[in-house]
Amino acid sequence: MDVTPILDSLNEPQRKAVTGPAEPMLVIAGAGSGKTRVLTHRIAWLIDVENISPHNLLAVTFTNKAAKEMRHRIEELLNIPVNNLWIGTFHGIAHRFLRRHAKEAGLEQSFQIIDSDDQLRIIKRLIKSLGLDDDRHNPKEIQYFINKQKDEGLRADQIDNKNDVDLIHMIKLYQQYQDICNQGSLVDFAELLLSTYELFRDNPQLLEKYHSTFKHLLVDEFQDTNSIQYALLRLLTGVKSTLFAVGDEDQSIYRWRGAKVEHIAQFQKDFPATKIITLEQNYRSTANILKAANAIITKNEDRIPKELWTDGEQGELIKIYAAFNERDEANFIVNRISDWEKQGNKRTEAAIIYRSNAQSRALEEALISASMPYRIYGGLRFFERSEIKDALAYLRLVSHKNDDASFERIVNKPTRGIGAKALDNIRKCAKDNNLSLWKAACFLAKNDPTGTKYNKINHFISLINRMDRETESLEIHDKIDHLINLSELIDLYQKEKGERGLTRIENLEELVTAAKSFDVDNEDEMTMLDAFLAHAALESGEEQAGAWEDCVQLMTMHSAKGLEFPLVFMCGMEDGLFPHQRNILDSKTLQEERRLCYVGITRAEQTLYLTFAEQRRLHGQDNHAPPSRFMAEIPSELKDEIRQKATGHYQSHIHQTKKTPASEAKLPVQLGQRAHHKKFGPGIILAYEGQGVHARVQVNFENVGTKWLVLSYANLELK
DNA sequence: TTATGCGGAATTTTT
DNA sequence: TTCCGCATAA
Repeated sequence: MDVTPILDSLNEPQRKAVTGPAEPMLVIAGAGSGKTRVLTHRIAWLIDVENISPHNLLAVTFTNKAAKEMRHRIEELLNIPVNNLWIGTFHGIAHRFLRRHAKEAGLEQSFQIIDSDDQLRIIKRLIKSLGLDDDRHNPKEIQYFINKQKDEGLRADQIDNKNDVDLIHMIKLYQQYQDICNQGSLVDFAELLLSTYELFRDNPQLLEKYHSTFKHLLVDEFQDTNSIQYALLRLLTGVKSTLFAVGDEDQSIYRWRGAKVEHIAQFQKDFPATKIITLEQNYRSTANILKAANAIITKNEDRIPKELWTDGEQGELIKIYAAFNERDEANFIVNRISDWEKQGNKRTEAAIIYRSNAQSRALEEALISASMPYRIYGGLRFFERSEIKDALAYLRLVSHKNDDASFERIVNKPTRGIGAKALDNIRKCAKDNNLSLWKAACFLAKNDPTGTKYNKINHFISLINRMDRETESLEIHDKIDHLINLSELIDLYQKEKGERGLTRIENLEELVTAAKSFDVDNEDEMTMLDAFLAHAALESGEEQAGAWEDCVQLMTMHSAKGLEFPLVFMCGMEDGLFPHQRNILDSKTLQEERRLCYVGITRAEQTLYLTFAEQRRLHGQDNHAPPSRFMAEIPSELKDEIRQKATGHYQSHIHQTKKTPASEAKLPVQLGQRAHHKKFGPGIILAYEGQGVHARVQVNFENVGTKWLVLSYANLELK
């Protein structure tokens, strides 16, 4: 057998991992060290060399994108399609199990999946129906609580209430929320995992069956697993199966949503025979970039030492730019990209990454005024758009009339005179009689003696029934087409002014097209319709279109994970922004910010810019923040601090920073001192803070009110 | 039922 | 600043 294509491109540790025996294996893969490569080649090796049928392999990822990419790369490697390979996201695979064994899992065969938006709506309604004010009962908090419990594998009755009133209350809400979901056969994301876990836990025979099926289980981004995911993996790994995990604790940036790096240690405890392989050779970035990344990440405690290296070039220094404000920062970046283009490079090779989405605004404005095309990652995806969700809600209600979430969503959309009073009655009736909203509505309408009170409701009921009848035998795309017309959603959006309504209608048309091309090998117990609806919920679709154009890439540091670009700008490098204010005080969260910084830096292949602004307008307020502490963690021999072009009163403060011993700096002002500003006029100094060139004063100006000014710019005339 | 205005909050995000 | 939810008015 010729194993060259599988092994040729691998280095020694990679090869060890790929060809390892059937034993538990943990691959600690630094950024850019060929993590995906190891995983795909391992699978190819198992199939091609070890003669394991794809059907006996289970590969789990976190995102659909990763799953797709992996399948693609395996097929490329083996030159054959591997359709029966179990590969998918945790949720996708859990979903598959649940459809196959809905009965054993205690679910209806045609259960529907709700996304976090639907979930939040249900919770909000629950709070309202209980007459609770959401000051003390923040729906988002309750949602977070419920998901957290589920992620920990806990049902409402399994939580220790610690005799804490608030906790008891939360648990009760959890239970009530769950009752609503069960009533309508609705399954949220966390529930997919929890139900699957319980399914296997409570059905040993079934589990046995899968134990003998899955000879090898492989997990990507292992550091991102939460408790229920890890528990599920453990459960699915039988005595004769082996778990192969790839991850990097330094790239764990999702602790805040339940991911636990601790699973890396837990893995070794649970599988004492575990082999560990560390991949440190990096194939992405220049040596300088890696040195900077290493320097930063070593500042984290409790970390297994690991150091990225390359046999490639030293590369350029990391460029640091101190901008006057966020506009200056944006312009600087746009100009650099412009230069980059002039050197014959592509815009799409340049990425601007930032800590929080709000930062994109100033960048966008600068890009627009420079007429430079750009693309923002993240944001609403296709199936998350409200008009799409409306259309799908019709589809769902027509096919699953007890789906309360969908009922609520569209009962009065477009408005058909069903107001709050009528709905309250329906909700009350539903609650009292343990009925779905649909059934309650039917019941009330039927038993309305006068026949007028529930007139509107009757209309709605006949509309849905008519939809059901008329579209019964149609294919999904025709069905959707009819539904959006019958529902008069189209008319609703036509009335919406501006471009917005037009886009919505286009999106609805796009939905019909999407349904037309929808096709799965539907081997599980699902109707085509349910398969489509599940697809819509689990794969929220592509992000914005326009990828075909050569555009600059904008994204948060989180969404940059896994990507790489020749030219990278990390902007907003200011303490408070990055690391984020909320994560500065606690060492755990600060370390996660630092890992995020490590992730950001390691996105860069050749050129890396770190930029910060002395002054930044945030939430309509001017802020001054010191440069990010992370920049100080990069050794100065790796940094090239770019000076600003002199603009009169303006000078290079970075240069000064180095010279001025910060601790010695004394402010040349006194509280209460009078001052005069060229633009703002006369005022009185109220306060001062900071040191050296970052020292700033608060001045109460007679004409323009109180402002904070950085002394080194303000050119204050002191009296 | 819809329009308007106020107050409060405003990381990060996949499924 | 901008977005949201809520209350109030039209």
